[in-house]
Amino acid sequence: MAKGKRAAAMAENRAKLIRAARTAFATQGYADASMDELTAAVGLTRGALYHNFEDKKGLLWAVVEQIDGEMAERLRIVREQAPSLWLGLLAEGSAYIEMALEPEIQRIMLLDGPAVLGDPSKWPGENACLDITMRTIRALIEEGIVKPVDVEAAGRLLNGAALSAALWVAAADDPKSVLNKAVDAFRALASGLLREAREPA
Amino acid sequence: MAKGKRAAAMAENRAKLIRAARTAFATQGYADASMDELTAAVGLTRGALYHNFEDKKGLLWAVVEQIDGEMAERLRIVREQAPSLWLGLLAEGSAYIEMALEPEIQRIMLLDGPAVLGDPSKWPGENACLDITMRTIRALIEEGIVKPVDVEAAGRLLNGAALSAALWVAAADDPKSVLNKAVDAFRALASGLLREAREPA
DNA sequence: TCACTCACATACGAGGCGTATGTCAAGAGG
DNA sequence: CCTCTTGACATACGCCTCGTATGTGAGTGA
Repeated sequence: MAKGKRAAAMAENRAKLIRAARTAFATQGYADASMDELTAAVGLTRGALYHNFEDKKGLLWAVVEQIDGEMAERLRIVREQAPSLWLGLLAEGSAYIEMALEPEIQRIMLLDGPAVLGDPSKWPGENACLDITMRTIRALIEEGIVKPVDVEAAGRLLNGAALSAALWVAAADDPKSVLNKAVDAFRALASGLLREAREPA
Repeated sequence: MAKGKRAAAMAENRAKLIRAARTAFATQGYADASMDELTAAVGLTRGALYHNFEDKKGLLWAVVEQIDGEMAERLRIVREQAPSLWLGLLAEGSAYIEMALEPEIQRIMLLDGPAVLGDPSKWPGENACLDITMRTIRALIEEGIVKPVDVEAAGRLLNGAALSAALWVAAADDPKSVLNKAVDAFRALASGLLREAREPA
């Protein structure tokens, strides 16, 4: 019973650091986030940081992986609740746009993450969000609803469109009204993937 | 004649600094670019930098504005050479994707720029690229070729799709083959804006 | 010629990162 | 129960970079 005492404490400290990093990176941005302040906020020092993670960038990696997993899970739920695959794809897009409204996701995953860690397409967990989108598109192609386009290409562009929509909405003075325009435009673009001009149920 | 001697020298030094910054930011990234090295590379010191620009961020602003203007000019030429408005829009998208292959544009305009300066939609010169795309879409709507979607929304999402395509292509092991897939997918998505399913000439 | 301006260089202070070193609790073994 | 080892974390140090305050010399007008 007393065997895992150290390991448990270490895991907890790791979690605390990641939690602190999520808020610090989200509010101040990666570059302006001080590791001294960040660690002190949870009662630790930079020593704990460099022991648990490779370096500052390693901490960002851990944060990105965690958020990526959460986003994938949320998108999975949205997709499964939709009455059809096609509507699921559209719902995913809308959900993605709305998620990017959250400062944490916007700042860490969409701005600093790519700038510091490089292209998201090469992230481990290889962008679980994209993976989900691609699986949906593949299924739609097999059902004959979507044109036989390259699955990865379609997924990436669709995600990219949703991403820029999200950034636009987030920076808008009136996010609410802009959100509607963005979602409409997203559905229009997505319909370009359809085999028939008529949109399916 | 001897009147503008100081002003001319200053303009030249500004240009030299911007040129040096373009290469430094492109090769090392904004965060890792040292202002000492950058200025020394053109025979100046940080004194010149902080006299000509607000700060490091100000230098990035100047670089971004310059590149933005160049991109807009190149896109304008591509668009004007196309045989029709619709094909011009597609050509613009392809050209945009190809431009993002250039490390300078990719790193500065697509990665570090947004991370450091904030959302590109609020940049002065307000993203000349987007402006051009929006004008084209507006014309296409007036001609009845494109659905009456929100012009800004469509333009932003289309640019976003092209952007993510570019990042994907740039990071690919075999950019050539991936480029084709990306362009195809872009055309498919763009066709979703059409009023008729059939693509116009 | 002389005073003034201004573009730029030099010098300084603050802060952040990464690492080398120290320290103390938790387990192992006798 | 005592000692030894391990390892998680704290402390201390050096290096680099940014931004600013101050110095300086060429250019300019009277």
